[in-house]
Amino acid sequence: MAQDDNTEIITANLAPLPSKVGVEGLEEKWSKRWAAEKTYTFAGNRPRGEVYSIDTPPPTASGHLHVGHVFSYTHTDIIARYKRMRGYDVFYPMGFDDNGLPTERRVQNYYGVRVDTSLPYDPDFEPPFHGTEGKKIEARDQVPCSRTNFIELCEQLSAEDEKQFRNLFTRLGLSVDWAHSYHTIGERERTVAQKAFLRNLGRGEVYQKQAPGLWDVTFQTAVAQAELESRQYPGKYHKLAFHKADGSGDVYIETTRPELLPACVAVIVNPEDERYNDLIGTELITPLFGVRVKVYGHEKAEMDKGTGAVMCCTFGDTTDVEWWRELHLATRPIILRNGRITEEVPEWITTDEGRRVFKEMGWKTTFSARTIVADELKKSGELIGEPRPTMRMTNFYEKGDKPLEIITSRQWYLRNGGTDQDLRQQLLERGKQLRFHPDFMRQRYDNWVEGLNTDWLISRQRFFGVPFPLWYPVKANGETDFDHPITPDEDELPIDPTTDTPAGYEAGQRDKPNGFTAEKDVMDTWATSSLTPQIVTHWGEDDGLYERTFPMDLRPQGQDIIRTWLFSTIVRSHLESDTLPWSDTTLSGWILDPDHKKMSKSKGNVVVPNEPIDKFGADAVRYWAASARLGMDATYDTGQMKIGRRLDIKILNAAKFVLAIGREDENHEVTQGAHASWSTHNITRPLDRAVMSRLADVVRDATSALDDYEHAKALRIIESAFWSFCDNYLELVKNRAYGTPDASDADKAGTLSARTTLGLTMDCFLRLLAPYMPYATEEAWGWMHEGEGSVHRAPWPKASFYRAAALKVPAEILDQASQALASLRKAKSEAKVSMKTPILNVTFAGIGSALDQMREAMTDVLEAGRVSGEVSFRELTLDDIRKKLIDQAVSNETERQKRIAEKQAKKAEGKKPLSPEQARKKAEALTKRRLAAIEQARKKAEEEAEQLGKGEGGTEIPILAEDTHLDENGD
RNA sequence: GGGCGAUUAGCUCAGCUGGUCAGAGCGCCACGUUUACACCGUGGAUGUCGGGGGUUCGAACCCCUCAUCGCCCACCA
Repeated sequence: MAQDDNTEIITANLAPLPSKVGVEGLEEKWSKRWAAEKTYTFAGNRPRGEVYSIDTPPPTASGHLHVGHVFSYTHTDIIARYKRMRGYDVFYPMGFDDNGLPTERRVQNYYGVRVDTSLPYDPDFEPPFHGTEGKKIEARDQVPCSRTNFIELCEQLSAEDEKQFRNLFTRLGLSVDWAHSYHTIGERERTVAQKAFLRNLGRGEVYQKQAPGLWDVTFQTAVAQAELESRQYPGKYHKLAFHKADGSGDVYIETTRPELLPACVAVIVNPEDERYNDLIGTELITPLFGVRVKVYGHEKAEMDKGTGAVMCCTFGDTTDVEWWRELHLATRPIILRNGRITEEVPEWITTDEGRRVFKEMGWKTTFSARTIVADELKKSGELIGEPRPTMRMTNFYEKGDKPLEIITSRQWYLRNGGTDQDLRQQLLERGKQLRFHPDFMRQRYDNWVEGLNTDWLISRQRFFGVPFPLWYPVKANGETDFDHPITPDEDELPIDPTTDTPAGYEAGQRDKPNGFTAEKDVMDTWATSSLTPQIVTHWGEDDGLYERTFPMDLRPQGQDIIRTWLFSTIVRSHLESDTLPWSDTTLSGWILDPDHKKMSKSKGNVVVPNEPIDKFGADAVRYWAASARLGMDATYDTGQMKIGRRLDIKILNAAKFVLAIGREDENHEVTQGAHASWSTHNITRPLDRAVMSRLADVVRDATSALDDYEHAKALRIIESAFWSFCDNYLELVKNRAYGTPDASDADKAGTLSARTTLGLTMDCFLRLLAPYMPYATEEAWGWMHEGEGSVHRAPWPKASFYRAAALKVPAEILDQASQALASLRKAKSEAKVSMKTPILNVTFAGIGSALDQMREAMTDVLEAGRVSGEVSFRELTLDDIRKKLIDQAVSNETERQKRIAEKQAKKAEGKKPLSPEQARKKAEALTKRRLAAIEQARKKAEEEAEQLGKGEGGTEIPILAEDTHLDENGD
């Protein structure tokens, strides 16, 4: 099976063939075999240059299986298999993401537990339930446990979830090396995340800051810019009267959030706005609450929005934060972390009426408070008109369902160029170095980096996740000293500061004056996920893996997480290693349902991937996935899967046929076991050499496409060549390949040439198709190369091998012979007779060069077409061709114009009729245009004929079978 | 509002740097059981290449413009 540069022989070890082929059972049979034989195991003993390493996207362990998984993972697997056959030691691990909110909730509900960071680790902890899935356990019924215990439960549960994914991926035929799996909450992974953080801290790349930031009131955590999602949200414009402090009248402002009125700290107008600019510097009194606020000028106040005057509250939106910061305004927060209004009346509200209204609002949600304020304003007459409904875009946490609030808190940030131009430029430069497939996805990266306006907020006020490896000293007065965090040594990692004690302290000093206290926050899940290259390649371990695999070669991922996963991974790698984490990234598109809606869980139109695999087989589903280019949305199309299944069956049948020839006894029973030795020296017939020539082209083109990550293009090239091989070449050489017992030496050589070509070609197609259809190709490969190992470890074909075997015979001989055969078939099809019907005589008409090429394969053509009688040739002259081309062009164009006219006439029906004069003019114009079009077609045809006369493009005039006389009784 | 993709046969999609670029498969119609394959074969019909301008000897392809669909970013008074 070897195919080295110098080889001219491919040997085969033939196995018994089944009497009937089938695709059923192949997945079970081969996935087991591959696992047992470690077909996809990463050897790990070769230098970096001979390794191809893939940073696999970890699916969410608690998530649901989705055909989208099948789709994008197949794309990656095709590349992995291709690279493996190209001789690389492929490092293709699998990861599972069991970090983050979805898992946190799942573990809570499954085991009936919740994290309490004040509890110590309990090695004997038993959760109250095992598997209460479906039932929601109320928070008060959840048993508290330490974070470490919670993580242990999570690891147990994830192991269950992972099984489902592993089953699916195994069935699908992903050539993953399961020995290199990871999960993001695991011990090694926590270690990497904490170590990378400590390194960042040491280099000043992370910092903490007390500042207003976006806050989700449902999950009660800060969220990062990358996790925002703007959505339409209904609101109402309320027009409020602010009173001039000098009593000279009112100023109106509009707001959708009247409940923030008590938090108002200023009114802003545009300095250019002549309606208001004389107010700048004066004071206004807020309605209801009677608080004096100053009027400021700022260009961010838009004159055409609302009334042009806007109230600034701490904080209603990010513009408020900007004004607050730039204009040094007072801070009057009234919204709590849970989204409710503060219970106590703030000291800046001093009027009795204001204090009364605020008491009404206290401890209410913003939504209820809004109604209360609006009602009070109406009563006081300070609400002008009725509130007007509006839809506006509002920021949400992508997993949340309430608008984000802005809350001031202490958070950790990682520098990502959001506040630092130098770093931003470096990261943009990294983007330029990365090869995006498809390339246009690069723009999403650039857009995102250019649009960053804050550093990456990496702390989350959740309980589950990778803890920050930090403690803080507690001062003698009981205050926490956030400015001097205590860090562990790297070799102590992973730690949980809520249960572990820092060096130099006793456990009993926790939360005591002169003692220490834990950083209770956890890191953003992306803070771990951004380190998947470091995690899988064993960064910082001395087993040699890192040196062989990092920087990695490929990051496949979804286009929706360019701003998160792709970008954050580049940030970490840039900071830690001053390199890109990988050289290439492939972005897959979405799956659309048959109605062209994006498939998503929320829409309920998701297809469970096991169904199509059951129905059509893994190869067929892979075929559907492989047909879609990277970055392009694909329609869920079972029709395409049917075609995949058809290809599978064709592979098996064609292989069986090729391998059976010459091994059959008189009863057509295949003799058992045999060796074959296919030497290119035995390929002596021009037609067979032409096949080699074509094969060389196919290998060259498919290889080049795959090198460019264009798996769909390569598949088309391979597939169409394979079908053409089956439909044409196989039919052409059948007779010669069978041979006859009393054949002459020349005929025997012809038979050998055909069998050799069939064997080599089939061998080649199995290799070419192996990355796409791993099961059928492996099955057929087993018949051909029994005991010689997997096709998936076989070398990828080399164009030069087939090129050499072609001995410069042009592939066109195959085309012309195929055309001649097709012309005979056409004659029979038009006569509505069986293909077996003999042809008594025939004249082949065509241009000279084509006829000459066809003659090289004449005996094969005549045998395949069952021509038993006289054969003649008519060489088409240039004039013939010109006439033919022109006639055809004119007739085509005339027909076309006729059809168009008919269609337009149909369209015009029902519309109001034109006046006779209009109709005449229109008809004249149209006729003129049509005649011109026909004339143009004629000209074009003439030009083409001229070109033909010069000997250019001579293959395009088909060979025609004329004057065919069929022997109607002859079969 | 800014950006990116898409728009080609009834359907799913190819068409590379403008010149055999009007294509494939499915579906449809007709015919055919041929010693690999009825989960089959052979043949056939089907398009103003989203609309409108422009550049060019020549445009599905380049430019302008409009439209529709999808996605990303900005827009929170």
